[in-house]
Formats: sequence, structure tokens, C-alpha cells
Amino acid sequence: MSDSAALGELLMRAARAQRRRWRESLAPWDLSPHHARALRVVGGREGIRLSELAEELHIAPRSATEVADALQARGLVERTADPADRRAVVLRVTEQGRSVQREVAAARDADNRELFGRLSESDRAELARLLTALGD
Amino acid sequence: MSDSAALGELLMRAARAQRRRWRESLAPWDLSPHHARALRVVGGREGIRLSELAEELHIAPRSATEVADALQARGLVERTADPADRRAVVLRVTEQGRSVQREVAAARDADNRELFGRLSESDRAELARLLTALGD
DNA sequence: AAGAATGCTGAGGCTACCTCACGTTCCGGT
DNA sequence: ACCGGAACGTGAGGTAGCCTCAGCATTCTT
Repeated sequence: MSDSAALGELLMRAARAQRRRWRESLAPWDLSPHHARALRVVGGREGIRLSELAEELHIAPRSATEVADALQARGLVERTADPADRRAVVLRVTEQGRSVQREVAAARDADNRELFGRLSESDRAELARLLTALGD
Repeated sequence: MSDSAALGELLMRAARAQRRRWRESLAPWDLSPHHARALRVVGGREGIRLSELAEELHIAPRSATEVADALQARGLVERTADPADRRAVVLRVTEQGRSVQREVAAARDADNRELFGRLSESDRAELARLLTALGD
């Protein structure tokens, strides 16, 4: 009872629902969750190397090139030369990218608020405590 | 603050950790989470049509064909004719498939037990309650 | 001043999806 | 009893998002 198997199922289901919601709220910008995350990472720094982006996203360096291509094609990000190392490429968020990032963040926040708003203030705190405990 | 955004992050992180664990505990059988799930679905019935499998897995009918191919190639599942409709294919778990399914279920159970064992009995019940509330 | 290591990317490959078209079979109306 | 439309599975071919490997430019180590 209060079986771990059932708990596993519940956790998976909740996460899937959250992910689905996020994907849907991202639709207006035609961004995948992964690209949105990448944009957030790039925007969160003053400039980031491709290799650092790869590490941050847990993908191979080669794949970071593709993510950068996609964001650049949308005009959200630009490649600039690293003055300290001419091999390296530094990614910077563009003006447009920054504004998209802000909008997306707001949408995500609103969505999370709606989802977790079903719980009371104290339940939210409790959930946070439990999930933290789970993560080591 | 300490708000819904942080909770969303925590939930995502917990689910990702769980998924990673599952993938790793599945490694001995060289099965992807998705294939393991498909095997469980097939084994859970006396025989299932490809179209039903597709619906169960939330994939297009064409993709169910591929999942069936993969499981069949591993000898875990077999295609049989549906006596009631000669257009249809009924998937059945083989002997080997059933035993793999049992082993996988046991591994999954053990893993969940280890993961959620970090929480006390009452914390587990509480977590179950909160996740259920989240799911509508 | 080499030689080894690092940073990015072209080429090419894989997996897991998808849509579309097709042959086979079933079924509901006439 | 037949026939037109619907349903079943699958071949063909496409896409997204990953990967490895090789190669070029550059930097670091000795």
C-alpha cells in the first residue's frame, strides 16, 4: 500500500501532463521545449560558447551546433567571435530573442501557476519538500 | 516566490531522474522504456490488435507496426491472425516475452522501492495524495 | 617549433515518430 | 446478392533530434 509502484506511476503521469501543458503553451512561438530551454540558457548569460551550451543541455557538442542553427534561423540568437579564442563561437541572444524569452517565461509562469494553483499554499510547500527529498 | 515556477522545476527534475533510473535498470534486457511499456501492454491482454496497441501507446497506427516489428524481432511477441477479422493482426506475448516482462516488472518495482524508500511511509502517502490532486 | 589538444562543423547514420497510398477485407444499404 | 465506402496493416518516403567521425583552424604544452 501507498505502493512505490503506484507512486512511480503518479509521478510519471504528473510530469507528462506538465510537459504536455508546456508544449502547448509554447505553440504560439513555434518552439519546442528543448529550443525554449536553449534560448533561456543563452539569454541567462552575457554570451555562451557552443561547447558550454552543449554541456548545459546535456547533448553532444555537434548537436549544440544544430540547436544554435535553429535559434539563429529564427533570429533569436547570433553567433559572435570570441575575442579570447578565435576557434570559439559565442552565442548571444538578440533583441528579438530576449523579448521572446520574456514572453515565454511569462507564459510558463502563468501555466505553472494555474497547474499548481490547485494546491493550497501549504500543500505546495509540502510538495516542494517531498520532491526535494526525492532528489537527494 | 518559492512558487509554482520552482515547483515545476522540481517536478521535472524528479521525473527526469526517475526516467533515467528506469532506462538504466532496463539496460540488461536492451529495451527502451517505450518498448518495455509496449511489452507490458501486449502481455496485459489475451491478445491485442495493432490498432489497439497504437491507441494505448498514443502513437499512429503505422508506428505500432514498427513497435511490433521490434518486439517480434526479439522474439518477445508474435503476430497471429484474428479469426474474427482477416484484415487484422493480433499480437500475443510469447513465453520468452512473458518471462522478460516479469523480470522487467520486478526490476522496476525494486527500483521504485529504492527511490521512494527514501521517504517515510507517511510521506509517501502524502506525496501520492498531492500528485493525485494535481492530476485532476 | 613541433606535436598534442581543443572548438566548431560537414558528412553521414540512427531511432522514433509521422503522412500518404495501396491491397485486402468487412459491412451497410439497396 | 451486390457494391461502394470504411477499416486494417504496411510499404514508401519524410522529418526532428540525436549521434560519431573526420577535418580545418587555432591554441596550448613542452
